[in-house]
Amino acid sequence: MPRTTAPSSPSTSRVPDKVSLDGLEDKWDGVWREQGTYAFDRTKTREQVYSIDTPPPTVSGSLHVGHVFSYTHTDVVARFQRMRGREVFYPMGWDDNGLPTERRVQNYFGVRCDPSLPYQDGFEPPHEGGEGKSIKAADQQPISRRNFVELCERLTVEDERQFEALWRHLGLSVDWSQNYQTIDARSRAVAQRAFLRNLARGEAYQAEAPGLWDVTFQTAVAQAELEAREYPGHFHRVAFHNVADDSPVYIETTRPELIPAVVALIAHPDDERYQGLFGSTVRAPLFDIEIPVLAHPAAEPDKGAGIAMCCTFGDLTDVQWWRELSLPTRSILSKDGRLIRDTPEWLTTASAQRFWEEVAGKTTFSARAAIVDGLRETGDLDGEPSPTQRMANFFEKGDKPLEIVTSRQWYIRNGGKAEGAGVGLREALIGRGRELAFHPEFMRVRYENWVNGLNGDWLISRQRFFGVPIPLWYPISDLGEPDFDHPIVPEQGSLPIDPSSDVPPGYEAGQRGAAGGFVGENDIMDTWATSSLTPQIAGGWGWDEDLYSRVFPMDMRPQGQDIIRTWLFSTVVRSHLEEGSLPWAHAAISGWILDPDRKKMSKSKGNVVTPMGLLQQHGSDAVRYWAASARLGTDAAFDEGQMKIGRRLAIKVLNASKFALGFGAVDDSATITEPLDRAMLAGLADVVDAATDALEAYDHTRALEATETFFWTFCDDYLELVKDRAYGADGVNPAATASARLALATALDTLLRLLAPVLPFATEEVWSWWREGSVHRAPWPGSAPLREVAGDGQPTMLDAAGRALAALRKVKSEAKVSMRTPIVGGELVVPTVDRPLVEAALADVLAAGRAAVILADETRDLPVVREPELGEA
RNA sequence: GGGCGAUUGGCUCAGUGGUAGAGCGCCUCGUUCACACCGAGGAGGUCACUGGUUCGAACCCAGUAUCGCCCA
Repeated sequence: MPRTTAPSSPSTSRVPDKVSLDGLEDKWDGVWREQGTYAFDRTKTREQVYSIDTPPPTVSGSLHVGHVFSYTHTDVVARFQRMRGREVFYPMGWDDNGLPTERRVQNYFGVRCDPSLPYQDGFEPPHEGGEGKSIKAADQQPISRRNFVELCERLTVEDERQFEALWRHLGLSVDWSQNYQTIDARSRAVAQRAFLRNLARGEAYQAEAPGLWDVTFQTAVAQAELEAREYPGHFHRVAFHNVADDSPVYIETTRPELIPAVVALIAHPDDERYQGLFGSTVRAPLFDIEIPVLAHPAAEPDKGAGIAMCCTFGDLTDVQWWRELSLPTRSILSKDGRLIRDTPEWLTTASAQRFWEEVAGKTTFSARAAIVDGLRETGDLDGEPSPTQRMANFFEKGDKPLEIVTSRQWYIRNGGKAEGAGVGLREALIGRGRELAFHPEFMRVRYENWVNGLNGDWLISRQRFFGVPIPLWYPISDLGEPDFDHPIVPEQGSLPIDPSSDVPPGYEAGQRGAAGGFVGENDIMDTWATSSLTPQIAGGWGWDEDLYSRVFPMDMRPQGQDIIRTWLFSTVVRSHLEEGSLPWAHAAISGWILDPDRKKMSKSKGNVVTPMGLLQQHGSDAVRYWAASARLGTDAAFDEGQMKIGRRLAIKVLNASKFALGFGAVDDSATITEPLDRAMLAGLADVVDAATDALEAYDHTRALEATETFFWTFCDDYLELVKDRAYGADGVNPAATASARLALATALDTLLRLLAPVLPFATEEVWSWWREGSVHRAPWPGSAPLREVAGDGQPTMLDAAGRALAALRKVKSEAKVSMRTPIVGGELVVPTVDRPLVEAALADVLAAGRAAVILADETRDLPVVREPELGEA
């Protein structure tokens, strides 16, 4: 119900005697809910809609002040766009797909997911509420994936309720009927459908390849989930022997247990020490493997001996050498992190095979000890191992270094490999990044750096149990071998499916696992494979095409800078592959919240200050003000002082409004005639333009600053200057009184709308005193109507009058008397350039300063009062 | 090691070529007439450092240092 009528006849009857911020959150949340203030009107067309791809918070985690911070930024944009006349699509999702939720369900209910089990109707878990303590795997009851997902949904209902309560209290203008969970049936269907379409177009493929493997979680890990960390180890100086003359070649390695998998020694092509060795053959100690000495620029001359032992597969450099130098595959690590049990075929001498027996099946740790002992005995260990710190790759949630093992995995092309459907993809994705408007702009380079640094496609299969299953089966040959090259795909209408319990088209349940039958794919998809589709999930892709056509591509993705390489990039990939477009036009990147001591806000500290506690202590408008004071992309200090300032502003809005509305009704025939009133409105018109431009450019801090500065001038100077006139004090021309009242009403109406996105509660409260409908559905103010009534008003006049008033106040402040003390004589000397401005507002200045002084001017910077005579208060 | 960002009064931050700004805090004073969750006035900074460009640099360029984040 937008109103465009000119402000008139403020009815003062609804202005309360006492104003307060307390209780406004509950009061207005209730009204907004009841009136559907933020309900999305799905009859609007794409051009009329502003759609937001809200980040789904992890429900099993707890919200901290960082969430409040960044979600407020989004809400400010949503409220601004809504007032600009766009129909805002502002959904909320909950992320309950992934390890944190899986672990929580396990501990809470004492269960674990085992997809091989059948679904049990009416299953009741062994217990409920094992919060905080973890339950041993042996004590967890195994249940089917479907039962597990049901328990997950049961557990997260309560989390979602609490999150929603917090978001409502904060005043997020979300349409709560638009929500989703990343593990719910629709999300699973969207993720599976998108995967199958990638498969059909050749963008999803499987490959047997060496990949990073977490031995604890027993799963493959994608590049985006890696974390390089320092890991303590020892350098071992080990002698290899030249087969020609038995002369030793020393290498240094932190992983002697991989000697049985050695395929080459590699040095930098420019390294003078090894020029003579390139092309020769050396023999590995203990295992008698004969290998070449090769040159490759990835070898680091200043590291260790400068010559490296290349094993398939010790680390990612080994994989690079294996590929680029076409080295043989010698894989000795199994998926549980132990050396394989069978004797590798390349160990041909009897002594090598005998020694292998000593290490077969051992963990890398004990195999290392055995091999080091062996090397010591043969004299091939030069000196003792020296401690060092090496950089190792870790799964971000794991605590053991990743190993590299070979396995069959599913990939989606993301520009990491230029082959097949991936040719030209990297360039296309960089192009998409350039189309996307990053706020702030410098965040774009993080995207480009990431895309340019990709060294493989996106690994999406995970060898875990809880998640969205890869929706495929494989035929089993008559000999009982699964045929991975010819996957069986489900029918589109049957999604979501679970291949571990559902039966593929054309088969019977009894054929599962049988020769000539089928077998379900065991793996699930990476969580990013689902969350990369949040625009599709929220928008109804595949099940509500009408909605989808009205909201996609979306307008804005708000998110953190740490997940540009994951969430942002993967969403761009999926949208590019599926729609040939960007998923959204704008990416709004929020910064971190830092402790007052400039450290990243830690979880423990974040938990001490709970978001709800903050909101209750300071008020939601105050906390929002703090958040809105920080620019996008900029880390901000957790600063309760800033919240106090926000609270002060919100209270001032209430009080100043009550005051301005209390002078009496605006006469219908009133016009704005007084120069000072026109000046104020002209200044306000400039503020409207500045705030609008800033918000259009996703710069909410600049908009807030301009509005706030004007608002305080409005309160401290303008209100003081015109209050006698607005009251209709003795001797004041009624037209001048009407002018003041109309100007006050006009300014208040405008200021409330300018402040509404940041202070939704206080502004709505004031709006309800004298206007109809919600300020949040009122149109954003324009400067044109203000300029029309401001006529020839000059914004500088209010400043000049304010400075003159300050000079009068200073006389009293320095004399240490009350501001109500009259100045009965003296001379107000203003800068010559200001004189016409002050003169035009002189009656107001003298009334506000309770001064009877003569006006004079001279060349100076600031006004001053000469020879003031103070009267009796 | 590479990339990005930051460095301005005690604190939190504005300020992209023309005489250093705001709020908080501090100091002094005032105030039952919108607001003590208040008001007025005041003190306080060689803009991290070193060079350069320019008539003129917090701002542009080069380098250094420190801090943060991301990637190696």
